[in-house]
Amino acid sequence: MARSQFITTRRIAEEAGLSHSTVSLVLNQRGDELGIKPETQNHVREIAKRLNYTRNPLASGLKGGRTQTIGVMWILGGPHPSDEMTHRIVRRIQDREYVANLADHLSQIKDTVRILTDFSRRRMDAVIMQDGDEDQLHTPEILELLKSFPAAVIVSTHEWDAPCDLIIHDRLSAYRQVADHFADIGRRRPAILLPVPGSRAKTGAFLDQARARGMRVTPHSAIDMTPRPDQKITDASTEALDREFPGQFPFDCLHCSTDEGAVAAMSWLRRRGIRIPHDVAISGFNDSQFSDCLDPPLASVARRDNEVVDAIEKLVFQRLSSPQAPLSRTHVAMRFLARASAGAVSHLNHLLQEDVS
Amino acid sequence: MARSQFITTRRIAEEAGLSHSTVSLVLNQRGDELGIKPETQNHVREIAKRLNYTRNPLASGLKGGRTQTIGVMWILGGPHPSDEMTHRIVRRIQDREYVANLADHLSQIKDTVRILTDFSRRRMDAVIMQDGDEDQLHTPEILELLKSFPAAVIVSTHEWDAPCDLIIHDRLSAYRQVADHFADIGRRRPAILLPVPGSRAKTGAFLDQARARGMRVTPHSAIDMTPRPDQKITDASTEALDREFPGQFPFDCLHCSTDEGAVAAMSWLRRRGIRIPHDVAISGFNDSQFSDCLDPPLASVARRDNEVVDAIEKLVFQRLSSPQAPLSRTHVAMRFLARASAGAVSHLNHLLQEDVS
DNA sequence: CTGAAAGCGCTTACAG
DNA sequence: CTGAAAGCGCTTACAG
Repeated sequence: MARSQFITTRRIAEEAGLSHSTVSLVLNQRGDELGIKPETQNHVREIAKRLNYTRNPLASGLKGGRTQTIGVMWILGGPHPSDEMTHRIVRRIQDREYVANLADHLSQIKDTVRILTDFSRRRMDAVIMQDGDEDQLHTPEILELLKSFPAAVIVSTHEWDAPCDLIIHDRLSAYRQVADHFADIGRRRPAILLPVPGSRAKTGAFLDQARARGMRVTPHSAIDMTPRPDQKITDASTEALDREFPGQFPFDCLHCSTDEGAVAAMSWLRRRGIRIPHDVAISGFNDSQFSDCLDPPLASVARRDNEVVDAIEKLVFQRLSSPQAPLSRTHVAMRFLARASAGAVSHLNHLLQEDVS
Repeated sequence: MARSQFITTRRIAEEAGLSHSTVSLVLNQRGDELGIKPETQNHVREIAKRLNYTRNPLASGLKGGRTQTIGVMWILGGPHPSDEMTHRIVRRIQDREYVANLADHLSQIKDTVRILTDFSRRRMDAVIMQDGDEDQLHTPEILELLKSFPAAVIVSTHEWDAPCDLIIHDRLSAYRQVADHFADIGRRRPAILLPVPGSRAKTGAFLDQARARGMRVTPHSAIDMTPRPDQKITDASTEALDREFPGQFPFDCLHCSTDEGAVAAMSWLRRRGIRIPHDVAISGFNDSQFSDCLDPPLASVARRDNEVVDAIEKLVFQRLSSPQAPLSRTHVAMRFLARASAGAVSHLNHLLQEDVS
């Protein structure tokens, strides 16, 4: 198939005996507004359907119309659930007959600006962006750029005054829930394993809550496992534990910011003859598929990504059809799932279990 | 920032005192061919750089030029390594200052045609497609569409006469390696756990090799764990084992088409007092991060996705710069990694380990 | 109620 | 060696 013979408005206009501008107007739902006869409108739509017309997004965008294109800016190369998230978003976009542009961002804020500028210039109809804990997006330049899109949705870890629709995907309350759980079952010496730089909020949420519950927090409670480039989370975690604890492991509970980190920690502890959860209670994060098949089953945190994806889809397409609607705020909180690795199973768990996706 | 004031060729032409067509020619590297004075060319390029010019992809595409856009058609929603794969591809595309369009496909061949048509009409510079075992892409319509792109790369499980560059990402030889390994350590009763419909090739590779090595293959050796929509692989695997083996588990080795399935199987066997690998040797697939932290460490298959991504990038951009070069074929074979869950560690393993990404 | 015209920002023959 | 002109397929005032 040569790339040329797609159906154009001009072609429809010929068939209908009208001008191509009338066809364009009708096809953009502006017929009623301009008082074009219903028969004429129907005739045009009928021909368009019969010839299988779809608007050329390049031409439409160039002239200021819609491009049926949505940009998704996400942190690619995070842990698996984040990978899956982008795919779910892409499929929703595709189901609506839009095309999804995926881009990695937030690794360098310079890139974010460059990509967003490019997306704007490509006249994407909407942009969906992931925001981190560090308020990287709160620059005048980015906020201004965001306004250039007919629709924009930010998925953030916390609430702020974004000039667009905002979904707050809260993870910090889950960090507090884990600390509460460890306190509830009588643990006193908490630790948390995560990439410390860039995780101030998470570390704080967990350790502050632990402290509030009377646990003994020490400077060693935050264990840094920042991976080197291309290093696996599991290897980085094992390395960190080897480095920090050549002798004794001085904690009785350990929360890890990923299930992969938790698996590595469990394996590391086991090799030292430490029993889980008897000696050390463990929790992971993200409720990975493999978590409840481990021995013991790994406690974790359910992200509720499905709810987030539902909200994204709803907000984007509502905004595209009602540009003037007031900005919206949607909250989705992640939830701790107690399992055997974290000691006694919380009585809350089966209550929560139900609405976990 | 309003969407209007991007730099145009006209703007550069004004600064340079030339016509915008001359500017366009120079910027598209056609200056030498048309004998435009080197000084003029340099002047134009200098201004373009100073004003931070980038070509409007919408306008360029509409007129038949490049759009700096690459479509990626992949099976989204597969197991994790597949998720990660798309992200790696996207990042390579982004590093080259192209934009990546991601689409799910192969679930329905109708969608594949629709998406490919849309990508063609959007005048994407290249398309990168995943192909399955079932030759779904071998229709005249799709082959014809593929030719409409300046560059196209197919990543297939097997070699065929695709009218574009082809990467053969072979998994079947790894299935045979697993069977060989089980035979080498003296196992006689093999089973394989996977979604049987649509896995004829995999099942055949494993069981035929097992048979060739004198193992006792039975009709029950292929255990079907096809997940229901939205069902997790782990749950589907557990369910399948419950359903097929209410009594005894009559095998002494089990290969699973994913690590998630293997984890579920290990957990299921353990609950029945079956020892791994003593009673049943187990292997998974994809060499997931968590695999070698399990107890016992899970044998698996390394996909060598890095090599595939390298090949994709190389082929796409070579093709874009040399449209006339002969079609290429690149082979990347996945490799079995013996670990404790699969019984005695193969002497081959540390040889293989090295070039595993 | 509908059509003729301009123009989005490029690319590409065609003139000179 | 360079410019004037046409046109990709739309959208959108503007006329009538």
